[in-house]
Amino acid sequence: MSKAKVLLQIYQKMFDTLGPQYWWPGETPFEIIIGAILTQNTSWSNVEKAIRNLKNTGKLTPEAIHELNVTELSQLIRPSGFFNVKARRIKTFMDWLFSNYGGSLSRLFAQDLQTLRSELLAVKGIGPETADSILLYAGNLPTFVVDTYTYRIFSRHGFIPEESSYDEIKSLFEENLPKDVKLFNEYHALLVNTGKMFCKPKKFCEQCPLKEFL
DNA sequence: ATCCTGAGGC
DNA sequence: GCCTCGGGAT
Repeated sequence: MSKAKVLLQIYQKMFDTLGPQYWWPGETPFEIIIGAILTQNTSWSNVEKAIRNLKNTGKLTPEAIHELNVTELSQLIRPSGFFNVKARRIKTFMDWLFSNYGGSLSRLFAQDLQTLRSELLAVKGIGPETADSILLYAGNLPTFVVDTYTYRIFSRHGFIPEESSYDEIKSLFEENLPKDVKLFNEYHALLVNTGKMFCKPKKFCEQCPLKEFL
């Protein structure tokens, strides 16, 4: 069977079992960008507290965060963990956004996808997963997000080698699926939820919607 | 005690 | 390739 067909079957099975995921859980593109950095190796419930702090103090705008110093910002995002590094990463991103795009997200996302992706990866603190999350969920651009769950689910099922790189896994999806923003959005969200509930470090294959693909 | 929608530095 | 960053939930 073709890779394209298997990928769509896996998608369909997860969707039928788990339903639409309504991602990203953020109200604005800017909130999604901040969330993408805050959630690095961190559970979303803790990110929500940090975002709540920013909202409550009126700091969840490009201008407001640009004016905060790193120490003030780190205290607001404290509940998300790694708050010192993340405060620096957010500030570095904001400095870059203002010097290259005048602080405008619409100008940012008007940029060509591949150009913008390599620009984002050059910003210190923005790695491949964060870059792709920003592009897909804040920018509505057709790039596939790969994460720990994607790797774990597909390597456990023997669909990809253990030593697969981020870009190799990303290519598997992008070369075998239509470049559809809505599909990429839902597919990654479903993989995350499947990973959280079933494909954990400790396996729960019996209840997993993808057990028939083992 | 383990894990959480990673990335940079060495 | 290994270490660090880290509070919060379970």
